[in-house]
Amino acid sequence: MSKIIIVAGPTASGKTALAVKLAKTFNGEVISADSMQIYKRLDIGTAKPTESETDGVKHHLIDFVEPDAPYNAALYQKDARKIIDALIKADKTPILAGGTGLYINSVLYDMNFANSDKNPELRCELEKKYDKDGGAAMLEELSLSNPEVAAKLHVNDKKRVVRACETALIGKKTDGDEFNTKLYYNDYIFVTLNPDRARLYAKINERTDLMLKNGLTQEVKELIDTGLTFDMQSMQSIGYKEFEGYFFKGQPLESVAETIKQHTRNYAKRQITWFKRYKAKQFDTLDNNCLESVTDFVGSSLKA
RNA sequence: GCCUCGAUAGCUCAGUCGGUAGAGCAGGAGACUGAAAAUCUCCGUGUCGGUGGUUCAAUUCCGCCUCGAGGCA
Repeated sequence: MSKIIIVAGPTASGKTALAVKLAKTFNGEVISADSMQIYKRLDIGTAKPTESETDGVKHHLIDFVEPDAPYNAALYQKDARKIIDALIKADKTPILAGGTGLYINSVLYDMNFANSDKNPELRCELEKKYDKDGGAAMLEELSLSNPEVAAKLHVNDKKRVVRACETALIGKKTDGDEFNTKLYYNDYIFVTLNPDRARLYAKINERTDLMLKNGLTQEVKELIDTGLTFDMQSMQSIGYKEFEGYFFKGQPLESVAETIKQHTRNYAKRQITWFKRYKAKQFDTLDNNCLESVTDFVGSSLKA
């Protein structure tokens, strides 16, 4: 039975090149774990791998959702596991690579989304209730039926408070126990990328300038022209949402660029924080010999 | 040359009717169960421009100096 290779790293840390190298070395295919590269037509700003970058290695779960369609972790879990299981059956190495921590987590661990479908109407109602009554009141109510969940949430975390109440009202799911403890796949090799912070930030700045040079502004304009709006999930991604001021309020492009860089740096840091939880072997991808050392590490782990 | 206003955290600025100071952003740490590129939590000592004076005590009041912005010549 094949092992799964997991590569988790912040944006701009060189995941694509590493995943391609691993796929070529160990007869694998890449399953992307990226919540924004799933969308069609968001190419430049999401740093979607190009044909020359993938270099013939099959990449799954990229470029397959319409930008005005919703997608989420539950769907991703199902989609990704289907592909992983098929690859294992075909005796290929699944390489799960990406920067969306929740997506990786939902595949690797036995996260159970089944018992509480989402309910947009109810959620909308609960959001109004949050604005009216406040988070403290809602948490108090929640703690009557689900004290462990309520205790873990912060009053200001509107999204989570609302979702927890939604879950409590429709499902019988109890959160907490299985999260990050019970594995769904037991045979895996986990690699996390944690580059030198200053160098990562410099690379993010450079890459943003390059995206703009490669026509990011035009890409966003085309998305707007075909009817996409900035309240959509896809358009809320970094590299896109920042253009709202540029197209509708005359904000200068340089200031848009600065904001994108800023948001990307903040995001990279949050990703790194998430990945620390796995206590996996860390590599600095911006180091010269990184590709070789990761490949060696994976190679010897595969034999073990 | 004269006048006015500034000079306080990496940046933008509050404030101290005299008892050595605090916001936002940046930065750091953390959380994360169907939006996750989302959402949220915690972390602030800095010659308060320099120097002299008044005072028990000055970043705060006064003088001079330096630098910056504006005005008048």
